[in-house]
Amino acid sequence: MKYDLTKKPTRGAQRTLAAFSTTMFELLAQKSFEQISVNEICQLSNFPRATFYNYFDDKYDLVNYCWYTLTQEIHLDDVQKITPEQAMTPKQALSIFFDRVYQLFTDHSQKLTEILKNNTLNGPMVVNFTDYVKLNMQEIIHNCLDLSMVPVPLELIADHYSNTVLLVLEWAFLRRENTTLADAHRYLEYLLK
Amino acid sequence: MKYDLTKKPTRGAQRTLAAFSTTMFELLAQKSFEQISVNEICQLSNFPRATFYNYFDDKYDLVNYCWYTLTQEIHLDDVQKITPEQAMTPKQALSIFFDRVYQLFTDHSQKLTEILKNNTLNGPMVVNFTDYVKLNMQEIIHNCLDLSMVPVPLELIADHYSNTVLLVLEWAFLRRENTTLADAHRYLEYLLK
DNA sequence: CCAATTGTTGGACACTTGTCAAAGTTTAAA
DNA sequence: TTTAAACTTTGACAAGTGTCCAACAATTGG
Repeated sequence: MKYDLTKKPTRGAQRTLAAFSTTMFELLAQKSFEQISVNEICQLSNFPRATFYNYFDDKYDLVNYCWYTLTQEIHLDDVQKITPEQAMTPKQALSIFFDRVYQLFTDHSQKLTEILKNNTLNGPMVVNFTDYVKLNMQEIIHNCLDLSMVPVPLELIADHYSNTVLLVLEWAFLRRENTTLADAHRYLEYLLK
Repeated sequence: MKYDLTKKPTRGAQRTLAAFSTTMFELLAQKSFEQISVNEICQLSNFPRATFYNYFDDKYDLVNYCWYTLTQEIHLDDVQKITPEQAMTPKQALSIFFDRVYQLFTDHSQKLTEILKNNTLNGPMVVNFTDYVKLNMQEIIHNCLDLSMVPVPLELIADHYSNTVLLVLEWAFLRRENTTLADAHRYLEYLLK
């Protein structure tokens, strides 16, 4: 990402960022990510290509920013803050985390299902999103897993747990539309052992 | 893939396929997959671009073929054939499968470590490889999992198991070079519950 | 309200990608 | 060894990518 998201953006920058990301969402509802070109995004957004490249490295970077704006809605940091005092097990913490993301998906379900009509989940489009979610989960796990008594490296477990949560999310929300939250929790319970 | 791998290739086709795939392996040892262009592959292979596109859709397709040639060495089909008679548990079958892939990695360790100097595992380069391995595992799991007594969809379990095997493989072989096979088996045992 | 800073624009650049058709070459089977 | 079928080559094509720069506009602090 060329643009620094830590500093607060000017009005113009906000307009530009918003324009590009809403155009991306519109295009994703129409065609696959691979078929979308930077030229097209710029035409529809009424910005020149040079401006696009002022903000983003490429279209992957933009879609990544799109997921970022979505995930800003769920406050993942909270899960970690609660942890130390209440001495949660990883399973409990991940369950809270799971519910947050599940809620996010529910809130944006029509947008997301439109996107999924034209896009598979395997492509590079969602890689950054899953990486982002995974990173958050791994921090949570590190914070509440007691490192004793486990015959397996901590990071390996963190990877395994976060893979599992992501799998159930994908399954429950994107591959089986009629999976209830209760079902999803049962699956998670079973798979996390 | 443009070229039909089921029919037996002509001498010329074999030469061409081999030239492109060895060039790809050479280039992967020098730079990252993203930095490699089809032009470059063709120059080093002494073939025109049009020939490349006679055989492959793009460079992803070629690297996919490269993994395919490697995996031809381990006979994954065997694992499945043994199954019905001996009534294996998924864990046992996956353990055999794991050993085969582990062996494959050991056989090609210097080639693979060279590639990993320049390439991360997260990129789209290995996605096709992992998908391929995953597909094989899912067949194995379907063949030897008794569908009763499990409160979770079969495909979900298949996904979860194959994710786990891949994670331990990646961990044991590519992220911790000094993990023994015994360690790896212990991790697998623990994570598969 | 006016300058100084900061951001935006348009066009040009060298480069890559994937496709095509016509000409040329190799192959396998008779 | 010949020949029809199959494959490879060539060069050109339209389109996309990411970078750069000089001209231009917008913002905000003084």
